[in-house]
Amino acid sequence: MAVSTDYLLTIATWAHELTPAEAEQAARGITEKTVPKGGYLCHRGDRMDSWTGIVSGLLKLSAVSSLGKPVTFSGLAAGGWFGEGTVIKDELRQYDIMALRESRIASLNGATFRRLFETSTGFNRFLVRQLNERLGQFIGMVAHQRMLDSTGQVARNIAWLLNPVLFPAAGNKIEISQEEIGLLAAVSRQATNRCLKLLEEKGYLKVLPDGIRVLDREALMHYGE
DNA sequence: TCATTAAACGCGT
DNA sequence: ACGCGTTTAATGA
Repeated sequence: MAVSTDYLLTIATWAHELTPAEAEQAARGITEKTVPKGGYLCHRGDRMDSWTGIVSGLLKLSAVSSLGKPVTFSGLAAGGWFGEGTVIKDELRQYDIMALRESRIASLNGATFRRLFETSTGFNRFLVRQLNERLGQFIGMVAHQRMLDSTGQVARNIAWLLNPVLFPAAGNKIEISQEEIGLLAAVSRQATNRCLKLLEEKGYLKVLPDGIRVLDREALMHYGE
């Protein structure tokens, strides 16, 4: 169940960095499926020999702590590709991945991924850029975690989901419950609601019935600095 | 005592 | 059925 090269180009920014022959090869290694809201793509400890792309929708990455408390680590938005670590190192999946709403998911099989990884400079350019972007984001997260109040945490986590390098198809509306924002930002549901109202008053975002619309991503990104 | 939280409840979509 | 606001009871600063 492969996919046409033209279609691949619409769902994967990295495909634009490949030669036509490489892109064709990649398209042959792609499969797609729909995951319902609340459905799991994989659980911690699964072996999953493929690289995953989000065509549409929203995922969260979480695990269960040693004492049984579920911990959310990160959100993943449309246009994002992830999981290269487990494919390259042939590891087991480190986290649970759940769909926060119905999501369309593409998979590039491991053999094709490794072939591109070994031979395509364009593909490697993309991977390095993506890793670099993520690293920068995570460093920023650690640096600011010590300084920001809960509103800053909420603002940053929302801005992260709209990172144009990591999630180029995300748009500016996020269909996510306030409870899930709270889990992402490690802030209680009540506090999340207060923070969202505050950010709305400042005009950085709009709270919608089914999520939020971001009006000023830069302001959210740098809130509290 | 005051603030914050999780859990329970109820309302509106 | 779900998300959100509110209430309540517990926790801790």
